[in-house]
Amino acid sequence: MDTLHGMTQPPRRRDAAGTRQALLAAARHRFATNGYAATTVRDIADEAGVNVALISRYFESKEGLFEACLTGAVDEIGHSVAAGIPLDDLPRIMVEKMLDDQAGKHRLLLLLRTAGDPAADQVRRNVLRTIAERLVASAGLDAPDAVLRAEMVLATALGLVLMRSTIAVEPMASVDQEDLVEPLGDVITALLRPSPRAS
Amino acid sequence: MDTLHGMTQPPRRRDAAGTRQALLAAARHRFATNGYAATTVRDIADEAGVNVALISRYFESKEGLFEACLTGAVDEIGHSVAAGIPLDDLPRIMVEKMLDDQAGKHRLLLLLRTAGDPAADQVRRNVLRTIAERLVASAGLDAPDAVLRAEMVLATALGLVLMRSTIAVEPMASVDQEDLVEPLGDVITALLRPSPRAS
DNA sequence: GTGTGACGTAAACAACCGTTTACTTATCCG
DNA sequence: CGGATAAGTAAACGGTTGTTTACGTCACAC
Repeated sequence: MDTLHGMTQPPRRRDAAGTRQALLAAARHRFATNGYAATTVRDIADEAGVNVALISRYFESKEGLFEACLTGAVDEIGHSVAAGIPLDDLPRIMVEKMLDDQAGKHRLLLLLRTAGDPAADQVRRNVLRTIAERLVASAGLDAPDAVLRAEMVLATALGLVLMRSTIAVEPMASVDQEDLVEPLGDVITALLRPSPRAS
Repeated sequence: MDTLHGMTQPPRRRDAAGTRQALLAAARHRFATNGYAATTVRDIADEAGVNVALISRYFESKEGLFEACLTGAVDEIGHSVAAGIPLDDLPRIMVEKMLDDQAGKHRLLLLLRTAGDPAADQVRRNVLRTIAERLVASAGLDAPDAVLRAEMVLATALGLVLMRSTIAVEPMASVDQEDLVEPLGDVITALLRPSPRAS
């Protein structure tokens, strides 16, 4: 990645696939951090170090570029969240996937960004529903509200990323990610442990 | 299409305070549901049934109108979330405040909308921090990570509103709000109960 | 070498943005 | 009344948006 931000670069070789990836990376970053409407195609092109017209050429439109970002993120999320993870390992894995690198954070944030496209909204709903059902399977639950509870785990994760990055409220934003594992584990246990609620 | 929401009304009297409120209501609705950048001043003016120029007159600018919406929401949140609420009553109160009426939902969503204004971001951080500290006081906690855990409760609440309204993932979106009380109570208990974690 | 097609760019495009100006009209006090 | 002032509006402003067009220029087969 020789052409990121304002860094001066060797005169740029011609490589369609490469610039396509550069545009995708820049768009993921901008869309995730600033949202769809607040991001201009010139912002993305500048960050990728290429001309604006290439967005229309490679992705047809700004909305096409956004959809490419979203489906890419959805694929990566789908691959990294496998079924059959032991419940005890879940909190640490979630914290690592969501907060370890920038990419994981941006993937999650992209799920919250909307471009007004109904198709994109459906993609969003599907991936969250699918992940929730995998969590239910991993926990071995069969209660009628199991999926609802799994989605509440995801709600906690989404809110966590938001408060840590976008909103940046203290102490949540600056605390070591290790300190998030235990409380998140408590939440997961409370929501997904097979029979925690007596009557 | 005389005034609010298209509802026909008496031909609109001249009332500065009234139109100011109409603009505020329309702006809260649009900003909360569509975000700051995706909302145009003409959208807001049309929904309020007044002319665009009045936004600049009464609130100086689009950003001024947004700040007025945000501080208004922050005030109402601050008033409705008192300190000293019994931990057992908290989940039901939170569900009612956040999901009962549209207004509560919009107040929460406004906290997630950003206009690029640093002052607004600070307001956001302050109110979340303050609410978290009130939760700690209500729970009677003094653990070093108490505020962090309280903020995680708020993260769950924010994620819940997002998944129920903006993302609208099933079954979270369509389930009766009563069914959210018990799982939310489990989360609050797991995070805020004075001594749940042995050593 | 050379030309041919893909890659990249600069400039222009119409449409829309937030904001301002110039103007009309209702309301109220004397 | 009647005119002064506040409330509201229509239209235009410069700037920015996403997109397209027209034009260089590098790379590679021959």
